[in-house]
Amino acid sequence: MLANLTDHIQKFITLNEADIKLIHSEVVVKFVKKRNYLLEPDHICKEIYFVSKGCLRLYFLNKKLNEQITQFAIENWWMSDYYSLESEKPSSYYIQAVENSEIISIHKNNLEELFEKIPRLERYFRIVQQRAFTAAQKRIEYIYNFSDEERYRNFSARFPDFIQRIPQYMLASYLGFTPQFMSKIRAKKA
Amino acid sequence: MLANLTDHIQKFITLNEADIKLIHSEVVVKFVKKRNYLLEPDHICKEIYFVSKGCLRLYFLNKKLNEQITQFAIENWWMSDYYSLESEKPSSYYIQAVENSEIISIHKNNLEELFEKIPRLERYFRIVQQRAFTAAQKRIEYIYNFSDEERYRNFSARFPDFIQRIPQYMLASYLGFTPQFMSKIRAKKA
DNA sequence: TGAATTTCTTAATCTTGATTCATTTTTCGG
DNA sequence: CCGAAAAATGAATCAAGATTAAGAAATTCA
Repeated sequence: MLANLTDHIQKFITLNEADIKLIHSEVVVKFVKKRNYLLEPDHICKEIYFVSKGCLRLYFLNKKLNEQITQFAIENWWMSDYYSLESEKPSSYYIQAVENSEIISIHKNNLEELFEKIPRLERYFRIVQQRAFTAAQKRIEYIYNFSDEERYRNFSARFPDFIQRIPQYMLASYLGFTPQFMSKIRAKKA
Repeated sequence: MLANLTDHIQKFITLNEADIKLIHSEVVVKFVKKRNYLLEPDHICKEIYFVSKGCLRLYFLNKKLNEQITQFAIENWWMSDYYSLESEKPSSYYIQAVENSEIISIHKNNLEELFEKIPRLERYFRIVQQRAFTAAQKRIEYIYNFSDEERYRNFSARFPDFIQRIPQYMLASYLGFTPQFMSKIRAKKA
């Protein structure tokens, strides 16, 4: 649903009918099946993705060839490899659907066109990026200030609904420890 | 020097003479002595800070009442507690000068005024935030993908000049380990 | 310059979470 | 609904880095 996107934008800036039409004309809706990819390593990332429904994860293969998840995106979150997008260098990430998802995709060029025609959109994305940055900082803080076990319990308490949606090993990866350790913690709790 | 700020902005957007005048009229230069604070916990953060010269650090006191540094800012970097700034809730951070510094400060209200008068500034800050977010993500990646020792060696190799500028215990704090462990690593190297 | 404070180092012990490997449980496509 | 693949669990051993407690070196500034 394209309205999900423009509704979200309108939480931050006002859009008139023409703006909305324009935005809808510059984006593409993609239905992505679980386990399918929107981005793979060695490709240049050309689009940014808005999750209208479903869930995406961003990960890379670490030295031991394990998947290391660095972000999830659920409804109303954006996901992209902004570094690859800006620099036009090949990405080293995977962006994969964790669930069957409805994704609103904006091509780099279309986004620039939108910025030209609706300069207020810069404000929307400025705020979105600012919040993303704040969230990332907060996460670094958690990593340094809490043990793995504390972070797991914290996360479970704060996002009980989200942990229902993803396999445990993905949460372990996101939180930076092994599935085995996670089992240990969970066993303890009971 | 106010020009440091407008020069930096002009790396991303073009400004005319009037814009530059206007920006200069809405900002304040602060000379902050080493160890002095721009922000302390329980205060609401009202300003964003651009480092024209010197170095700032952002930190909080963790459970064990140790200082946990989450960011540094050197020349041409911005620093603020964006969460407190946006929400108008009390901060839990310190922003402190690591060296005698020349800081260009913009009050929240003046920034909004600037956004109204120079909408293109939204673009500048959108890009700045996007890069800050990307850097934060990269940092999370490093934390999860490298051991403390590897991160230290990495950092030393990439920013040899910066580590000259700060006490070692601050780097240890930023990298998330103890000064003792850092000594151990350094001794090994020799 | 010299006393006080800050910063850095060393070493012994302890803890958290990784690794390895095997087994069990769950999920999912045909 | 069944078999294969994916996901979760369990236990034993191991390693990275924390903690504690001194003491040494370097800064600072009166």
